[in-house]
Amino acid sequence: MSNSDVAADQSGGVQSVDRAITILEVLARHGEVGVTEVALELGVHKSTAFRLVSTLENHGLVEQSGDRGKYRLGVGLLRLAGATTARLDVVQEARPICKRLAAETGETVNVAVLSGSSALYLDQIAGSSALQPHNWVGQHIPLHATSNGKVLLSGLDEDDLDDVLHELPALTGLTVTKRSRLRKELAVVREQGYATAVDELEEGLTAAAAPIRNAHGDVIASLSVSGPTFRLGEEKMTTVVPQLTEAALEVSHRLGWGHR
Amino acid sequence: MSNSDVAADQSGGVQSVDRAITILEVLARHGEVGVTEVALELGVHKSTAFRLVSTLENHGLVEQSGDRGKYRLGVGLLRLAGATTARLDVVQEARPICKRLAAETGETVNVAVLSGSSALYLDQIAGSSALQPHNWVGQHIPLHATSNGKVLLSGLDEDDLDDVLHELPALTGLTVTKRSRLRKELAVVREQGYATAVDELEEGLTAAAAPIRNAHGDVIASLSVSGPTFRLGEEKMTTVVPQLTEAALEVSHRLGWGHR
DNA sequence: GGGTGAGTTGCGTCCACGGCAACGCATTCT
DNA sequence: AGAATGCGTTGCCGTGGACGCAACTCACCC
Repeated sequence: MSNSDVAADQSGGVQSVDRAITILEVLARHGEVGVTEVALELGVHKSTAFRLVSTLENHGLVEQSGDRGKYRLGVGLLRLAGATTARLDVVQEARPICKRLAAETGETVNVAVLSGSSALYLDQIAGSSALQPHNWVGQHIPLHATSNGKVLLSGLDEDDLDDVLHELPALTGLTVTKRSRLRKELAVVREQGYATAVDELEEGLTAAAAPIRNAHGDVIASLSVSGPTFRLGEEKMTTVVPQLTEAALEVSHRLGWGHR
Repeated sequence: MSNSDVAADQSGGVQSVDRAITILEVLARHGEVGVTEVALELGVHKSTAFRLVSTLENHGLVEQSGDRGKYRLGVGLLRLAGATTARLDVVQEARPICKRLAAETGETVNVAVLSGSSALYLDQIAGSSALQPHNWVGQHIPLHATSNGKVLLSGLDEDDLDDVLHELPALTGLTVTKRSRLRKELAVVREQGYATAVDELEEGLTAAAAPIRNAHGDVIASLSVSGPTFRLGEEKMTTVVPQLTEAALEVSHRLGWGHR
């Protein structure tokens, strides 16, 4: 359970601020907590906990339910978080991680988002290999024939899927063209947390993609590694995919995803 | 006079926590700020500001750009804010419906509630994920100049209206500044079940909003669609408004409205 | 009515916090 | 190049502010 994990203190900073923030984290975990319980969790006296909570309340970071009731997180946090997202953008946050991923795998890394009924490529980091693919940035690519597209689709519910999917033209011999088949694949993507596409968009082009999520858990973008099929075979994929999902998760964390 | 204007302090709480939170607010306002500037704004010594900032950094509430660079708000806030909205059931229930509405209309969707004498924005879903408009979440916005505000006002009776409405400053040339005019508009809002605001808060910004009701029929929140005026013209509105009112009604149903 | 357990508050002690000054490191000026 | 400025960062005390104690006020339940 949550309690045995002390880990609270010793941050080497200002003690009271440390404690105050720990209180916020406790409230985030438990929802509604009383002063006494907070004090217990911090290992401080009731009165200390009370004063810290009061200070937080004065700034709107926590609110009290009722007159002498428990405490919970307040809307002041929304204001601060709003200011955070103002400067946060996916490309910005993802870039350093993408570069690392590109270096690790040696292949090209892309970031894409859903735009209407296609995938819009926002960023690209070229791999180290001599053979460079063309630059996808700014292009709209079919959703059903790419790993990025499948990941983005996997974040939609059934109704939205129908709005977005119109036709499934065959771009190569291996393109998925049947809706039922695609739906099955999307279920697998949701299950395993990544998607792949081998020779489905272009002959000889293989890619794998994993979801980037925001604080609410919505899939807001997709991160992919792609390269020529002859380089990205079965066994190469077994090392690339974990690196990819790890990187996507890291970006998601930077965007606030991380409720357990 | 010599020292800072501020006035944000002396909350009668724990001093260092007060200061730490003030730092967060400063960062929220200015975006990126250095230690020295923070110290100046708080009226404390550089080292004090530094230690406070460091403590915040250890918890992920602020981050440093570069190795010895300035500081900005961190992603830890997003996680806390996520936990905040998780307990607000309006946001929780509205979210999937908002997402659908945002997809249908292609414009930004907001959820707002009445907070004191302004509208507090609780959630926002961007229309097209590529380019993010201004993020209103957590902000307090004038009631008389927004569609959300008009909807929230339309749920009040005459007495409460007077308590809440103080002044009606003109924010653009089209802002409603006369009480009599506003009252007439509110009657129309009650009548037709939605409100609009064209260039009333900001030049070039158009919005429409509809009420979210609880089981008792009270207006507890407001749902809005907003975008640039050139995209949300007369004819676009004729399709958007029904989608909007439909969505708001659906959220209301989820909250128990309409089960006799 | 008395008992329990919540949140709240005054008070005195003591230590954590804040101010000082020096340092490392960039960048700019001459 | 060297000097000079100005930033973020750190060790060192002294003291003011935070903390623990204990008493208080409410609610709720035997």
